[in-house]
Amino acid sequence: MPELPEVETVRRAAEATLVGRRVVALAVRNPQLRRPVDIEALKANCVGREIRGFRRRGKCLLADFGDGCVVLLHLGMSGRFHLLAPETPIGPHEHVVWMLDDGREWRFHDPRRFGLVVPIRLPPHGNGPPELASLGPEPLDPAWSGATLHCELRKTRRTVKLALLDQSVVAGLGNIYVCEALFEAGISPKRAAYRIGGARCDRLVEAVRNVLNDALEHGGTSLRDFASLDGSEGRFAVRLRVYNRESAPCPRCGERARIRRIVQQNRSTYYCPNCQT
DNA sequence: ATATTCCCCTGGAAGC
DNA sequence: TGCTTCCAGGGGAATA
Repeated sequence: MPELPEVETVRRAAEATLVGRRVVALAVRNPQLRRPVDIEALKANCVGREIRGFRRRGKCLLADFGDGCVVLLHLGMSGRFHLLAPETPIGPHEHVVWMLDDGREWRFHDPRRFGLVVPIRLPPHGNGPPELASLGPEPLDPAWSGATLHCELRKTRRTVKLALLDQSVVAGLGNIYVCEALFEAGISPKRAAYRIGGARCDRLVEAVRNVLNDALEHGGTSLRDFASLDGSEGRFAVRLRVYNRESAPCPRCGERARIRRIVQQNRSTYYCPNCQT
């Protein structure tokens, strides 16, 4: 489900509603996520502590509990957070429950259980969590440029679609926004990454930023599972130009070509064979 | 190093 | 109304 715009949407909602709350208790109903949840370490990082803030790195959300206590949260494909009134009956996929000092409960809900809840202790003067060490640049950071991307892409013989999905090349893109950005930049998803020149990398960086910013303004994309803390859905799905639009007329060249779906690395890619070269 | 395939898991939609 | 098959915003491992 969640790529950078969805995770950032959740981060903003969490920041606005959870900062300052204290965790009075924590329950793990099912620790079997992508990696098993270390329940004792998670309690040590959360219980009795105050939520100080939320940061985002790529698709990872980082909840800060002070004193170097951090919880890394990843939504996988189907993860959501619920912020619920006291006594709300527990749902079948609400695997982790933080009970807050105002009586409300903050719950991690993830039917497919591809998500992550990882307690982390940061050393006082150390770097960030090691889980984040392999992540590439943030696409919305001004430091990320066409030159940076060009430098990465020329190193690999993979297709540009696969390279952009690689979180060490750039952090936060997933299947939807890679397809959308390649469409906006007019680049074929089948093109070998190393064959894309500097000028087209400039265009690609701009396209990625445009698509991400546009999606952010609309609260992300909800196709199936995604919703923010209060259950509200993203409004970007209707603005998708190629993703999930197989056989539709191309939004740029109209009837000259229809959107095509192909499979790369077992995942769908949508593109216009006429506009994207 | 890279491409390919498969795996983790559940649920919804589509096809018969 | 079933039942089966396919598909899904992620990530990683095993194989060739």
